Amino acid sequence: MALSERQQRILEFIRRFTLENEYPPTIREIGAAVGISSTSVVNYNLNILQREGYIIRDKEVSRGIRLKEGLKELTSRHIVKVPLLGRIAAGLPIPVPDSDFSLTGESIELTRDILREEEGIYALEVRGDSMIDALIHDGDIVIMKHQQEANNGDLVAVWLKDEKETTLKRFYHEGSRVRLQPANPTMDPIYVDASNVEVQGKVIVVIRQLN
Amino acid sequence: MALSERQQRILEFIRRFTLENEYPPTIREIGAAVGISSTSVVNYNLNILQREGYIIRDKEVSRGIRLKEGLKELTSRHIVKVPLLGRIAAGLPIPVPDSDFSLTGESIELTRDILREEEGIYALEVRGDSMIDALIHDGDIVIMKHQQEANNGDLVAVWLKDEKETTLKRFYHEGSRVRLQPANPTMDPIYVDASNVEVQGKVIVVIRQLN
DNA sequence: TTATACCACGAACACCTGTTCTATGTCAAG
DNA sequence: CTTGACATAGAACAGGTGTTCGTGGTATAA
Repeated sequence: MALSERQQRILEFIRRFTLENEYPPTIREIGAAVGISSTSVVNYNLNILQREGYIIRDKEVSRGIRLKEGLKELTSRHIVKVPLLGRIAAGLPIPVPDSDFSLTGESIELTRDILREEEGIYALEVRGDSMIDALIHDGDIVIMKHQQEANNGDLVAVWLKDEKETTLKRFYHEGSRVRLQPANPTMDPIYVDASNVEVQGKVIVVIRQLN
Repeated sequence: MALSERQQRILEFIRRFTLENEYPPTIREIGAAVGISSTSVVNYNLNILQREGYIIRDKEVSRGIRLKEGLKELTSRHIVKVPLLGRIAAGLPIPVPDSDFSLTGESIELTRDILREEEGIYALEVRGDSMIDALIHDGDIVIMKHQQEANNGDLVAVWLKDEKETTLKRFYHEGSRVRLQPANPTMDPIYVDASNVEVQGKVIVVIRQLN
């Protein structure tokens, strides 16, 4: 159920006051800021905000209001959690992400400097040397975006059905064939029939830790 | 001037309470937690903590205590800012970091999942294809740790004086010579006189964004 | 027209909260 | 032994704070 304008202003004031002061406002401070002269009206609206799931109130405690989203989310909302689904290796199809990309299992956190997308994102750890032609090393982490269509030039994970092999290469449509171009420009492309290719995801970030 | 044990316990309680509750404690809550029965004593110690620069008190306000370090630092202390000093390319020595690795210029933020070290860390952007034998592509970001000595197996940026060239390779001492081994195991190493080699830093993370 | 739900408001209240005052103890320096 | 600084403690106080009560207005549905 939609919030009234007054309730929205109350919520925004709580959010802003809390960030600025590092403690939440009192009933009276909220009233003063939003133009409500009665503590009873503020109390009534706060109870609605709590019922609707926007805030949590601690009873009979001064400044006993916290935002449901939490202060942590406010101050570090530029972190993205990426589910780490498993591994990518030459001889296996890659793990299929759940439709909701839930974070129930292992995950890795990245900042927005590294990763701006959030939809359909998952991470895989590289096993083996077979991705070297993509300049990707055993042990690297690849951040994938789930998609089954590829645009020319995308670096994609493809499953080659006949060969029973996963490979990471740049993808180009060429008539009824697909050209799979190693990222290493000194290496030759391979050409396969389009029907032999199953695109499983696009690589959008590679991370290598050397320790 | 050192804090008394009681003052340290008060400070730690404020920090923990604030993280857990998203609002600071009252004078009486502090007293109860630390075993001080008198609000006057708590008040006295809080005034000392403020004088010594650990907290900030807002006068005559309930829960008017905030930590000097700030809640933001507490909740997102798992982010590291890395100065982005410039570029690494074959024909140039890499930018020399200031001794204090100050963050006055451009920087990139990483989570602790990616980078755990903080001392002597800086980032460089790769220019050109010359690092491909290190499986590092034009446009990649390399995170360096400043050091001028290398251990066997480290992936280091070295400046080859005679050749006037920067290269990234795994470093091995071999008598009076140095073996520089490409990370790509299909490529041959090079051998240079130790006097020709100037280690400039060790690569600890590589990040590739494909957009 | 009536009933109900929602919203607003002032007033009062009980309790919370921070500050101040007074008294006392401990310790180190002179 | 005295003095001053530091620390502790209980009590009292003024003002802050959240909750409750009673009242009234508006809109909608029956």
